[in-house]
Amino acid sequence: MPTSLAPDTPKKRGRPPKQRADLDEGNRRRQLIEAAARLFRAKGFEGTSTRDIAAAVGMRSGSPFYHFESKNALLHVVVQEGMAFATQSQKDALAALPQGASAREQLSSLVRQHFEVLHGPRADFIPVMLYEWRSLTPAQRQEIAALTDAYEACWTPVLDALHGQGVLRAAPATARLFILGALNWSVQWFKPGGARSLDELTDQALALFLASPAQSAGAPRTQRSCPSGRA
Amino acid sequence: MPTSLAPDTPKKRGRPPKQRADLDEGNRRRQLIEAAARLFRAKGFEGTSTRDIAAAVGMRSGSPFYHFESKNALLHVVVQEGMAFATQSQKDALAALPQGASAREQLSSLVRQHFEVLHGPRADFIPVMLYEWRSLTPAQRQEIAALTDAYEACWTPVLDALHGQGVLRAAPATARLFILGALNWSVQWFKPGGARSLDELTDQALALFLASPAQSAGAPRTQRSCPSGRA
DNA sequence: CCTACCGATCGGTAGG
DNA sequence: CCTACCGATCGGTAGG
Repeated sequence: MPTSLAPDTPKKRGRPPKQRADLDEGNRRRQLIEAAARLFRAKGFEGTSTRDIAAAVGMRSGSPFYHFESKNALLHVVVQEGMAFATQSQKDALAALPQGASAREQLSSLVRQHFEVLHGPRADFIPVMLYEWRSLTPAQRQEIAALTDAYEACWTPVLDALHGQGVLRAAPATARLFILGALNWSVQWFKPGGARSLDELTDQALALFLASPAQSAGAPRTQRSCPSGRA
Repeated sequence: MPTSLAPDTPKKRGRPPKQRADLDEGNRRRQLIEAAARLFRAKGFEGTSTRDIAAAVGMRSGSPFYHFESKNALLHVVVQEGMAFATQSQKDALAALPQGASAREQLSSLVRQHFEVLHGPRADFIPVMLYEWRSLTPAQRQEIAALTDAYEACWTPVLDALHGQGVLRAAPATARLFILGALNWSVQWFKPGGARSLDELTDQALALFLASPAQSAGAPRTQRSCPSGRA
């Protein structure tokens, strides 16, 4: 699992690292990841060449391979970072809820946070995972699937509670697929700075998926903080 | 606009058409389109080579270019046929409704029909449009956008009516984006022959998006047959 | 991280 | 529709 503080050391070919301090290895590696995420999102994994990525950070065509074993490894890191960010964002959102938050408030927070992951400042990463999934190797897909399973599992107790209250009328497991699909598809049409804000979209989504809020007042809360989804 | 009965005549290079009757030009062209749709869906447009497509129908690498100007032209035809099929399917579904069909029944029919387009026997075509959109040229995109606009416009009077009845609580324009997104995303997870049938998914979708059915009994119908969407 | 390069593959074409 | 081919581009590497 990658953290931005402890990147893998670069491959041991070539000169030992002794460069200008403001452009050290970590920076260059980071720039490659950001450029790859942006280009993979804009043109797709197959439609992006390693030369495109190199040029985006002012390198020559062979140089990205000093930092990454392969183009696929770069995709893998982009997707891993995307999931790490999404998971942290979800954890923060749930932790920020007041103790007595209703299931409706919890769902609202999850939806708003998911929109942030899809359209906020780190928006290049998760859409790459969503739409370039097939270019991961089977082993990579399996690893990432465990992360997305955990992410999605956090929705289950909230949807179960809402179903129990009668404000969510579909089966929770199916509702989760439809709801996440509705949100994920917004990558195709949402324009930041356009007519709809993410706050407004969150309200609209809740209005679409849940019956009238009056019914859910004072309902029992769901169980404790989520990240424990699947033991 | 392509129809399967009147394909463009093949390019005029090479021998005049004088082959076995069971493998005439129309058949070969058709086979190429079907193979391209299947491969574009499975591996993406960029991830599919024209050699892959040729091999899938037992041709040599250069032969697809006897039938199509370019790989992009093949994608264009796949997407055009997908939209032609989807539009016809929608028209048939609305025409099959009884005269007094409620807005809820109309939405149910639209959802069921959309699932059929996504997962039925012609399921390779529309998903290619949804997920390989960016590989169309700007001019092609514009042409296809007019078709998708018309397709989606048929949902508007139905959603407006349901909103008026109070069973659809989100703004109809936003609801349409979310609902079509939820359905389109099923391409990512639906497995034909799996636990859920398309009929069950339709019921679940209606349950998720609409408030209790009792409220909508005897409500006024929406206006006439749809295909007239945007003048 | 650059220079210089490789083998493979790609979309596409001439000519029959 | 095949044969034979082309120029361009691709991911990746040796060596410094």
